[in-house]
Amino acid sequence: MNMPVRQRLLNAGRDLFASRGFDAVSVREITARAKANLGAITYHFGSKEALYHAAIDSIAAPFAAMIADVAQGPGSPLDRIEKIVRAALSPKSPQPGIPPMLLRELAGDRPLPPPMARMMKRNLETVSRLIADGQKDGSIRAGDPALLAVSVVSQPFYFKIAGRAIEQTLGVPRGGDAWSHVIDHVVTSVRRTIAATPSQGT
Amino acid sequence: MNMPVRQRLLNAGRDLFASRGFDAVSVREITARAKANLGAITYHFGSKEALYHAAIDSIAAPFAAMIADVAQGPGSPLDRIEKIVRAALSPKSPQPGIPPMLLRELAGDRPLPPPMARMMKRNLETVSRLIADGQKDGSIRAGDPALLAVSVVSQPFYFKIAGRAIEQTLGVPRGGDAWSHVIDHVVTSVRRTIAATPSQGT
DNA sequence: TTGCAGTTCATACGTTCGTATGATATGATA
DNA sequence: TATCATATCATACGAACGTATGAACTGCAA
Repeated sequence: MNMPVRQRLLNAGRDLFASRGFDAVSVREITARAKANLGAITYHFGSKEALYHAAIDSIAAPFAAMIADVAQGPGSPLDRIEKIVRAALSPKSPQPGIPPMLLRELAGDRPLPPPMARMMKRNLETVSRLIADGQKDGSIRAGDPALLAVSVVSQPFYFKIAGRAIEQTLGVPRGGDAWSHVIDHVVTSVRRTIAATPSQGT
Repeated sequence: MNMPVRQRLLNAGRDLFASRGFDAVSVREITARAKANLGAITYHFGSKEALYHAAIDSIAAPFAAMIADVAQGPGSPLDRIEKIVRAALSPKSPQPGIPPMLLRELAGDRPLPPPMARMMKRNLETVSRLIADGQKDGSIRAGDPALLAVSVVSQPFYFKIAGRAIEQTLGVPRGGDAWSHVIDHVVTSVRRTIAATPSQGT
C-alpha cells in the first residue's frame, strides 16, 4: 500500500482507463483514487494523455512480451497459437485490460495511441510468423498469414469484451465452470478457422 | 438538403457518435453540423443521451431487420450465414456505424444502451437459430449455438473496425480490390469455424 | 544550521460542457 | 385579423474539466 505516488497514479489510471476509457475518466478521479494531489499527474507525467500512454504501455508491453515468449516456446505452431488464445482469455490474464482498451481505440477514428499501435503490430507479426511456420509444415491452411492472424485474434478479443453482454442478452451463464467451456469453445473455433485439416482441438 | 431539424440532428448525431463515441462529441458540434440551434437537441429529444439512443436505434433497427430478412431467405443455413457476413462487411453496408458503436459500448463497463442491447439480442438469436437449423441437417458442427453465433459475428466485426489499423500496422493495402479479398477471407474463415465438414467457401 | 532540489499542496484560471430560460418568429385555424 | 400551439433563437447558468501557479513541506548535502 505504500507505493510511490507515480506508481499509484499509474495503477489507478490503468484500472480506470481500462474499464471506462480516456474521456470518461477525469484527472480528479484518478488522483483521488491514488490518494494523490490534483496536480500530481501534471507533475509526474506532464499531462493526462501522457499518463494514458504510460498506462497503456505498462499493460501492453508485458502482454506482447508474453505472447512473443509463448510463440518461441515448444510445441507445434497450432499448439502455440492455442496457448496464446488461452492466455488472452484467462481471467487471471497478465493484463485483462487490453482487449477493452484496444477495441475502444480501434472503434474510433482517431490514430491509435503509439504504445497501442506498437503492441498491435508486434502481436500480429508474432502470430503471422507462427502461421507462416504452420503453413510451411502443412498444418495450417493456405492464405495471407496477416489475415489469418486477424481471424485468430478476433475471437478471443470479442469473447473477452462481449462476455458480459452475452450473459445479459442470451442468458448464457458465465460463472467459473461455464467460462472454461467458453475458452474451450474459442480454442476449437480458432483451430478450425486456420487448421489445414479439421481438428477437434484438445 | 431541406430536411426537418429533427431529422438533421439525428443524421448528424448518428455520424458523429459512430465515428467518435458519445463522450467525444458535444451538443454544440452536433447542432452546428445540423445547422440547428444549440437548444434544438433538448427541444426535440430531451437530452443528448436521448438523441444518442435514437441515433443508435435508427441504425440498429434496420440492420437487425436486414439480418432477420436474410436469415429467413432461401439457401442453406451456411449460405445464409455467409450472406449475413458479407452484408456486415460490405462498404456500402446499410449502416456502417454499427460495429464501432457496438464494440465501443461493449468495451466499457456501463450497461449497454437499450436499443443496442435489443439489437444484439435479436441478431444473436437470429444467427443462433440459423446455426441450430444447420446442426439439425448436419451441415454445421456440434456445439452451443449461442457460442457458435458469437464466433461467427466476432470476425466481421473485428475486421470492420480493425481494417484501418491493419493497414496502418501491417501494410496490408485496403483499397477497392484488396478489401474484397478480405471479405472472401472472412467468409472462408467463418465457414471453417462452424461447418461440420471442411468447406472452402464460395 | 543552512541551503536547496524534489515533492506535495491548496487554490485559481480559462475553457467547455449539457441544459435552462424567456423572448421572438412562424404558420395554421378561427 | 387575432389567437395560439409549435418551433427557433440568443444567451445565461452552474458544473466539471485539464492545467498552471506559487507557497509549504521534506530530507539530504554542505
